[in-house]
Amino acid sequence: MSRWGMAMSQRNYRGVSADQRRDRRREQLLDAGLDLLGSQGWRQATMTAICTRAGLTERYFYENFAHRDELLLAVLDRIAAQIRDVALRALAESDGDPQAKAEAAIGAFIDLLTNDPRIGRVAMLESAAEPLRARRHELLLEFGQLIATQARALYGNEALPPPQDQINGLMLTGGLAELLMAWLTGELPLQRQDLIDTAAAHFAATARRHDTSPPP
Amino acid sequence: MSRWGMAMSQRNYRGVSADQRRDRRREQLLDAGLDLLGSQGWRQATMTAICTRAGLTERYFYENFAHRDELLLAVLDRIAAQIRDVALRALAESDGDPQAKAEAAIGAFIDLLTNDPRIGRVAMLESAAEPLRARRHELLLEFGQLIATQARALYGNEALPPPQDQINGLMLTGGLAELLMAWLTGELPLQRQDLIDTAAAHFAATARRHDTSPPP
DNA sequence: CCATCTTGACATGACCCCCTGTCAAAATGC
DNA sequence: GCATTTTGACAGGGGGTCATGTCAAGATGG
Repeated sequence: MSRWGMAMSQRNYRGVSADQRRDRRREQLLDAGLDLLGSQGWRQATMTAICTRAGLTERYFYENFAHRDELLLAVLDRIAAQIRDVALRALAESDGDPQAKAEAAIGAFIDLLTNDPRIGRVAMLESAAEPLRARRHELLLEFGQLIATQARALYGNEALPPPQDQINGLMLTGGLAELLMAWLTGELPLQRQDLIDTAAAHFAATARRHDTSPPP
Repeated sequence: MSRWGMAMSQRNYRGVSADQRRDRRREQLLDAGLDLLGSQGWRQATMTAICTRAGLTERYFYENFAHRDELLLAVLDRIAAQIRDVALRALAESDGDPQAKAEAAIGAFIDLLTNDPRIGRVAMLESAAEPLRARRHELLLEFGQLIATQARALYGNEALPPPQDQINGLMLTGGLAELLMAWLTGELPLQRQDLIDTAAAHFAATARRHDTSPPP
């Protein structure tokens, strides 16, 4: 039994189990959170607004999340999972050429963030501020590791060692974030392929060891 | 006569003119805003808190700013002006070597943000959130342009043509912002010189045309 | 010295969000 | 059919900021 006399859902309702109903409401709340956070911004993504948009009342908010921040974190985590998904899938489905693999993964990433601008805004902009900043950093580290692993797989011992790989991951994602946002707001006359080329070029230029010794 | 019966200051008081007094109060408010925003964060940088710290009452807040956001924007703009100032000064005072010039400008930038941690926090962390995000983006575009201009001055026709130079400027500023955000929050075990080296290396690696044709 | 301007301290209501609680209607299980 | 569970609508206090107003004391100019 929960705090305010709301007995934990037990029996079926409209043909669905209690757990399924709860999970469904959780998804509704996450959808509403993504919608508000990704199109109105953090300020408007208030608890009551999210509940209203989800068509639920606050009781079901507390059923799934302790605070507002917990929901926002979950929204970001769901996006991170999607990014992981499409990127790894693109890597697996592209052929063995390192450049082609990098472009496939970056292209899948960019497509995800631009096909649904709300996802792009949350992933690149809202996540940079409180209360998501800390998690964003963790995720960047994780993706940096993933990139480093891939770079090592692609480039072998030409790949950079830590912490240089981590630094480069941060520089790449930070730059991509600004670039994507400028693009999403129509400030750059670029095509999708231009973005991919640019990002892939920066990745290639910084992901492996530079030969700094010119020929004598 | 302003809204609430506060007659516009007219005559001298304590030996200073009305305009001087108003400007002085504006500076006090900006200082208080920087102090709170840069050490307590956006949530604590409330109107009443700012007025209290400035030793003024709300009346003088509205005398200088319409909303809280207007003051916060002014705080950020003042910092942006300082950044412009120290960077251009460093460029002018360093010798002609492109690498040395880049390192001097980047070093001056980093020093400004770290000598006063409040400035660093506002410029890199708080500016990423509402209500400063939009202005931050404008400023990054502006500094990206500045970098592109400098690259052309340093590298001549070896520099990249538009819009590639703008893209690279944006990638560099965005990446550097991300790197500094992580560094300012203690998430990266780096020294000042490491940051300068990294940023300068990225600038050098992307600011000029790459020779993509290997020898036959 | 005195009317007037300036300043600081404080009071007040409106508004919004969080959080908890109530109540009735709908749906269920037996 | 009936007691019980689930749901939706809504009410209301607590806390905080914003925005506006009042009042008295200090400073000024004539």
